[in-house]
Parts: sequence; C-alpha cells; structure tokens
Amino acid sequence: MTKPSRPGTAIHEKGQRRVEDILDAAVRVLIEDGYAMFTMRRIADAADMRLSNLQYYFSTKEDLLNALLQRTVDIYDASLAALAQNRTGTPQMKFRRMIEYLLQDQTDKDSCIIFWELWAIAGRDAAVAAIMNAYYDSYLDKMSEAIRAAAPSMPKRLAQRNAGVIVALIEGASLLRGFGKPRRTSLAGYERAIIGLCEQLAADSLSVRPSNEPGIP
Amino acid sequence: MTKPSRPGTAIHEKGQRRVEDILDAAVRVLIEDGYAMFTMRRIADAADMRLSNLQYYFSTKEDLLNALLQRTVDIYDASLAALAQNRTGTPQMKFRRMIEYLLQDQTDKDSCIIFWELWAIAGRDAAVAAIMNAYYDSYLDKMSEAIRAAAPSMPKRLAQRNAGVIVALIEGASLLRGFGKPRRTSLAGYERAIIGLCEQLAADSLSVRPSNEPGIP
DNA sequence: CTATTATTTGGTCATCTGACATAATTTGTC
DNA sequence: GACAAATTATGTCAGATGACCAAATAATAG
Repeated sequence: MTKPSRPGTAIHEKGQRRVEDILDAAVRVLIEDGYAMFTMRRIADAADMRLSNLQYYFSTKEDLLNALLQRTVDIYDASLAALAQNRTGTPQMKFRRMIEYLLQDQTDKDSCIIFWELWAIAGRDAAVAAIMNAYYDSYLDKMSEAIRAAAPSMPKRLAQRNAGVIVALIEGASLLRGFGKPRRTSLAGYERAIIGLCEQLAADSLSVRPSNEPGIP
Repeated sequence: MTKPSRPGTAIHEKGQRRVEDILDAAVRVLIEDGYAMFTMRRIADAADMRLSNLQYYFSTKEDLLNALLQRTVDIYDASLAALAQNRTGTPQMKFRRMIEYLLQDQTDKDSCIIFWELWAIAGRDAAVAAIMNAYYDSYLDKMSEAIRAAAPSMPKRLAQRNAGVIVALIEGASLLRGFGKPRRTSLAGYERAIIGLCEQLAADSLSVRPSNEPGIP
C-alpha cells in the first residue's frame, strides 16, 4: 500500500508510457490554457485518466511542473546539441544553420507560448528559475562554441559575450515576430537583418566585412 | 440601487483614488504571486478592502486585468516619451540615454517580472495581446525616431528595422541579465557590448566607426 | 498458480474561487 | 437638513481546487 508518488517510480513499461502521456497532456494544458488553468484535474482530463491516478504518478502539482519543465528544456537542449554536432559544411555554414533554426522555431506556436510561460514562472519560482538558468547556460555554451569554430582567432571571452548578445537578440525577437505578433510592415527584411548581425558577431575581426550586404549599416 | 460596476464610474475624488489603490494592489499581487494567484479576493486583501467593494469598481476580473495592463503600459510609454522629448545634448547622447535607461530598468524586479508575466498572458489572451502590441508599436516608433535623429542620412525603412533589432536585443537581454538571473562571469562587459552594438545600429553608414572601441569585433 | 507489486478507481475533505444580491453608510449637492 | 448618488459591508451560491485515503484491479515474478 505504499504510494510510489514519484515520477521515477514508474518501473514497468506501461508506467513509463503513462508518465510520458501525462507530461504530453500537461504541456498541452500549459500551452492552450496557461498556468492559471494548469490544474491537476484538467491535466488528468487531458491525459484521459482519473485525478487520483495522475496523483499516483505525481503526488503534487509541483512535482509535475518540475518534471514537465525538465523534460521540455532537455528536448530543446538536445535539438541544439544535434545541430552543434552536425559536421557538414563549413563552421560558418554550421553557425548560420543554428541561427536559422532558432529563428524558424519562433514561428511555432507551441515553442513561443511555452517559453513565454516558463519565463514568467521562473520569475517567481526558484526551482523553475534554476532549471531555466541551467538551460540558458548550456545554450550560451553551444552558441559560444559555434562562434569560436567560425571565428578561430576570436578570444574566448569575446566569443562568450557575443554569444550572449546573439541569444538575447534571438529570444527578444520572438516578442516582435513570434507567434501571434502582428506582421509589422516596418520590419521588412527583419529576419535577414538579424541573421546578418549575428554573422557579424561571429566573424573574426581580421576578416573583411562584406560591404555590399544591405541592411545593417 | 443600480450597480455602476465599471471602473470609469468612480466620479468623485475618493473613488478615483480608490481605483488607483486597487490597481496598485493588483500589480503587487501580479508581481509577487503571479497570474495564477491573481484572484479578486487576494487583490481585495492587498488593497485592504472587502471583496464586494472591489467588485463595485471592477465587476469582473477581466475588467480589472485590462485596466491594470493599460495603466502599466501607459506608464512605460510615458517614460519613453519623456526621454524622447528631453532636448539636452546631441541626438547621439539622447539615443544613448534611452538605451541606458532601458538597460537600467531591467535591474528592477518589478519591471522584469511584470513584463515577463504580460508576455505570457498576451500569448493566450487576445485583448491583452492587442494592448501589448500597441505598446511595442509605440516603443518601436520612438526608438526609430531616436535613431533617425542620431543618423539623419539613414533611410527611414532601415531606421525602423534597426529599431526592431535594438528593441529585440534589449528585451531579450532581460532574460539573461534581468532580475533573478545569475551573474554570469562569461558575460563580463555585457552591458557595454550591448550599448556599443546599439550605437552601431544608430550610426550613419557614412560616419567612420571608431575602431579603438573594444568589444564588438 | 499464487504472492507480490504496480496501477487504477471512487470518494472525502477543507478551502478557495468568481459572481451575485441586499442592506447599510458615506458623500456631494441643493 | 434633504435627497440622491456614490461608496462600503455582510452574506450567499454553485462550482473548482489540491491533497489525501482505502479499496479494487491488472500485471509480474517466483
């Protein structure tokens, strides 16, 4: 009669699958209804199970949220890692693929909404903030490595700092061009401008910047 | 005995003050407890009044949220407008003051948390999204004007696009260096780098960029 | 097959929630 | 002071919420 109560306690295959079902449902609720509607009952409904069964796997709402968050950032981190490991093309092309992937991801409704939601939760919940910060550390590391591969002569310190600038630029861009944002005619060529600027930040200061590229001054 | 029920119905001075008290309390609740805890009772407590009294001023939670949001963005918009109107110094100095003010504001807990919260709500609530989008339109306009003042030869289109880049960069930076974020040693000189990049984006392409400035390549 | 464990179910509990109704009180105006 | 409008207080209502519990069923191991 001892209650397992913890997500890792799902030992058998069915239990593992059930945990995944629950997390899938929880993500759906968070995205479609927001954190205010992120209730155990609603998640149980979305996962097509009884409340008490959901609570068998995650005894508290907090447990569930943390597991959901960890799985989510792990998925995004893995995507970045896969991109970073892809060895085809020059380092410059690899860097550009990375930027284009990140910008492309912003057109996805789920990606936008879940990160906006997580930023907000992290502002108040220390446990969530810790996981998010670890994710951004990893994100910055990968970006920094991509820069150093593309611009070998750049000092490590500068590459790290420029990685911070790029990440800020990209994440911030989701607020202007992400899901649900108006198509601002004033921002024609916006994506190209961002890509160009990122490439400038990942270029050796020795190399000559192409001056025939329109956009950035 | 007809219930006024709407926020504008507070005609007398005391009523006006009461509405302000309510909105102050509501902001406090939103910042300290988050949207999930943004309940009428909690706000009434924070405003030191009874629930029914709060409901006299804002008959629904939705009314209260919209009023709160509108007042909040109006305040930020007014701050930006005041900065834009300040005529002391060169346009370049004025532009830099604007950037530094925006970055400085990110060290404020309330500013960070309330915007993170509003971004999340806007992702699901169309009414909130509309107000936020209008705010960012105004924000972009002011930034674009500041750029054009500092770099008169820059085409309007390019100034608008660069304003978008700058706004994205600054808003995104709050996620890396805003309230509650770790002091990442890898990002030493981060603020200077951002300011430098913004100034580059607000410079005439004709003018020579100072090459003795460290940081950006 | 049976003993054991894993999973699922139905139900209770105190508390909170938004909305509403009604009466009492204060305030401004004539 | 009278009178109406504006403000505040008390109370009710159905429904939702997180946590908890005991028992029933399904799956697995010995």
